[in-house]
Amino acid sequence: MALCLFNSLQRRVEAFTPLFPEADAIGFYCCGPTVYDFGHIGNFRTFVFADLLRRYLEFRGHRVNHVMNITDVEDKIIRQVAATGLSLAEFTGKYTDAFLADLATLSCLKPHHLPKATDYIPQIIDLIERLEKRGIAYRAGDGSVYFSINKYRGCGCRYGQLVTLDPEAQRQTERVSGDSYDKDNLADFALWKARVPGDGVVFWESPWGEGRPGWHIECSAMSMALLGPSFDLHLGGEDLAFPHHEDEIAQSEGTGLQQGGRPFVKHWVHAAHLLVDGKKMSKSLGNFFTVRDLLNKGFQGREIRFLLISAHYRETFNFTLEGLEASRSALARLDSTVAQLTERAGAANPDNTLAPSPFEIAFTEALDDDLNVSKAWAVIFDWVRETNAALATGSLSPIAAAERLHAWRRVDGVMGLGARPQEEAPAEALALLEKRNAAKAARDFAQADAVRNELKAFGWTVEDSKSGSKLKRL
RNA sequence: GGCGGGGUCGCCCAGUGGUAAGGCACGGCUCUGCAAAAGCUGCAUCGUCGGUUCGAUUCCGACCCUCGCCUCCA
Repeated sequence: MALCLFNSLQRRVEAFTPLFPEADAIGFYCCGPTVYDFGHIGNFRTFVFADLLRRYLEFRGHRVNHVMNITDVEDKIIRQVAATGLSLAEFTGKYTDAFLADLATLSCLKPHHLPKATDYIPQIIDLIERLEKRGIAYRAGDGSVYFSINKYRGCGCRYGQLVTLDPEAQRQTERVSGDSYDKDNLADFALWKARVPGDGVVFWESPWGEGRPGWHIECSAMSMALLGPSFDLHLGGEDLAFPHHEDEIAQSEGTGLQQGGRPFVKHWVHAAHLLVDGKKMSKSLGNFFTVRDLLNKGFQGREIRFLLISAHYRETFNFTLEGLEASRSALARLDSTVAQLTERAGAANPDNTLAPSPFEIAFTEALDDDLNVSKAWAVIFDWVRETNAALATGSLSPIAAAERLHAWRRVDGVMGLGARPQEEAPAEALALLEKRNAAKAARDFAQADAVRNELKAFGWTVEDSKSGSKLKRL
């Protein structure tokens, strides 16, 4: 079996095959953040999912060229720059750094490229000029440049590949009321926005005068600059499918740069939203949690990651603090099994030439199925129970333990949970442990229990086993 | 209004035309001085109403509820 993925273009699950089998890497692009504020975990659900897919492609033997853009020029940013008096670079740098730190907290591998829109102005201008030459882009009275959907269609291209559009049936919204658009067609979108007084010092020179790029064209320029005019995978949140991704396709294919009948992107993958109380988590609704919020509540990044990858990427799911606590409990059980396995394995070395275990095979089958993580977790927890049972009966040899550990590490190379950070018990706790051991040896259980209670104050407890008593972090 | 998702155990979330996987929580038992951890074990008939079928949670139809996109958005 091969990896199968849902492709938004076909609206069905299909086998994933590289666009260029001879190339040394798969072109993989994920729309990144707009750096005007801290990201919330709804945003990060998509990025963690992208990380999971990348890791799984690598697990399946592919090399991946992972690109994630940073949108560092946009209306909200410009407003903030004007309000704070900071330079564009200072302002966006702060939130870019925060974003990358959060990504690391969630154990995401760093993308190979993190292009910033403002570093790609020449490429953006070049694309717009190409579109203009082909008659698909036009200048409006105010100096802005728009993309003509009608002209694009006139070239035999299809607008509406990701969504089913019936312009006649679209609800007439009041979206234009606040703006003085000078477009041929209401659905046309901006490629280049002419400078307006509110832009302050944020502008670039262009063949059309001073201005700044439209949002959609940025992703076309960065992705094609780094991955070529046709590449394998493009991901993003489901809200980006329309209009952002649809417009990206139109602009990119409108340039005519693609060769051999290949599309701009072969495989579009969209991640569903995270909900809070049944509603989309968003800045505007105010129902969001940032990674920092959760860290401040005492949760670990890996616990958040576990929750974010506990549900299938194409289904929305409700975020709750209770759910995060449930993730913490589940992860603790997994950690405990891995810790015991590590101890049992000791210095034993597994035979690396061994064929994949049934565990790994089942895990692979689950993720091959459109990244069915729910199924994968079921496989993992079956393995946990079975491993715990073997551990409990003492029937597991060090070499067998080492082999299981090796399998787990391969699986975790995809899930990316890592080991629980080791924490050294403070001297006070160690002293209390000895005190309790002494009391226990003297069969003074009242005293032993009292000491165990005292330990709680330090955030530790004690667990007895046949091999002695151990401190455990609460 | 148009388009696209959902409604499965207390909660989260898989899945299948032949009577439902996993996680969290909960109950019982084993182990333990007591706990904890772990193991064993118990715990759902799948939104409603019709239809197709030997048989539907799984297919079809209607309806109810809910979310998203159509405007910046992961």
